[in-house]
Amino acid sequence: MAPLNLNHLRIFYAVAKAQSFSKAAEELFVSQPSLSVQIKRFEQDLEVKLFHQVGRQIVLTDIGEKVFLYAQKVFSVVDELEHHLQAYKGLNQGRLVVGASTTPGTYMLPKILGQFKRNFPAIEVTLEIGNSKEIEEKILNHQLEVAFVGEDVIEERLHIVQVPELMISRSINVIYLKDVALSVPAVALLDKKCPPQ
Amino acid sequence: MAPLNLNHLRIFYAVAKAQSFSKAAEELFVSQPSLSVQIKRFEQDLEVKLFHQVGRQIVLTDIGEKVFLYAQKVFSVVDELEHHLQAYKGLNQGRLVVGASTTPGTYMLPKILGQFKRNFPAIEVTLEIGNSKEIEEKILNHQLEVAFVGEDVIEERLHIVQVPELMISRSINVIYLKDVALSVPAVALLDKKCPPQ
DNA sequence: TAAAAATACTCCATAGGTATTTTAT
DNA sequence: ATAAAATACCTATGGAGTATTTTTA
Repeated sequence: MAPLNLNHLRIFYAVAKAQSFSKAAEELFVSQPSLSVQIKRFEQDLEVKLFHQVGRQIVLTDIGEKVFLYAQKVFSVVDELEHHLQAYKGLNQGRLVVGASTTPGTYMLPKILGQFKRNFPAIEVTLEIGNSKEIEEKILNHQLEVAFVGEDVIEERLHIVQVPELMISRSINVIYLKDVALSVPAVALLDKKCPPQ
Repeated sequence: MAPLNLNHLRIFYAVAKAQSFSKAAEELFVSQPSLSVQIKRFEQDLEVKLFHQVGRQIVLTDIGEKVFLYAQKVFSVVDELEHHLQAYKGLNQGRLVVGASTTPGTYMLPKILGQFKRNFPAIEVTLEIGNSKEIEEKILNHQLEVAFVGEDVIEERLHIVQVPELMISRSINVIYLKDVALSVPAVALLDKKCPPQ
């Protein structure tokens, strides 16, 4: 028995649901002979008869019914996977400008952003380095969205998130404005770096 | 995004598990370049990067991990389907000789055996017709395994099963020996015709 | 006789192979 | 220098198309 061919299963499913090769052919935008041939090949691959012809009618065999039920299960998992991929690709676009003070900018960000770029290769990432005061100012002025700073930050208008697993010597903080919604790329970055506090 | 290709998913899964193209190639009995090309095509089809190279090491991306987990789910359903098909094909071989007295042999068996042959096309079916007494004798002498008779049967050594949904005028009984295990084809026939009593 | 499916053929895309080059330890 | 992956190129098969025949209601 040949390993299951997902295209055959899709074709089989369409034909079984339409109870007709011609109708299924229209729905799948392929020719009727193509379906005839593919179903025949599918039956040969599985070494099993899936349909019987009652005159002009097409009826599933018992085992055909079983395959039909399993097809639904397979498609539900496959659809879930495809939706997941689509959602991921929705994330993987746009640009991200990250600020950092010297220490994290030198020792942490290259690694973090390297990993980020591998996971989201289509997001355009840039890193802006300055001293902690400058960076904090730029965040408050909406010139930067997120930043990694070494100094302790005491500023009401900022979210301050510790990044424990990446600490080198002192504590490193990720900061971003409280009253502004984060961009999708920024969320993707923080999602990885900042476990839900 | 191209629709999911199950072969690509299988190849991807093997490479991810082996963490190596060459090793996966050996396991799948294909060449290493073939896997390289197929994985690349898979990534193009999904519009997503699944692996990144850390030097000579192959590591799954985040989305690659997700696809890997879904692949397991998909394969578990597909395997179940394939096992089901194998089990069915185990049934669909051998020969079946059915006895019948005149009335059921004329009016019921052609329909029943027709359906049976469609569901189990590889089982060689033959029908032997005689009067009820002869048929019963042949069952008791192990010359027939199962039979459909119209008369009421009173015989200790026989299982007697009514077939309600197919009654025409009088009650029809399916009979077979109590002390002999039924052949696989006979079980397949009775399974369909005789709801568990 | 008018539909639906099967068959025959042709064509192209894809999967696979071998040989070779590139890359990284 | 060596082992692994990528690339280049070739071949064969499978899937799709059109044209046509067969089947059955």
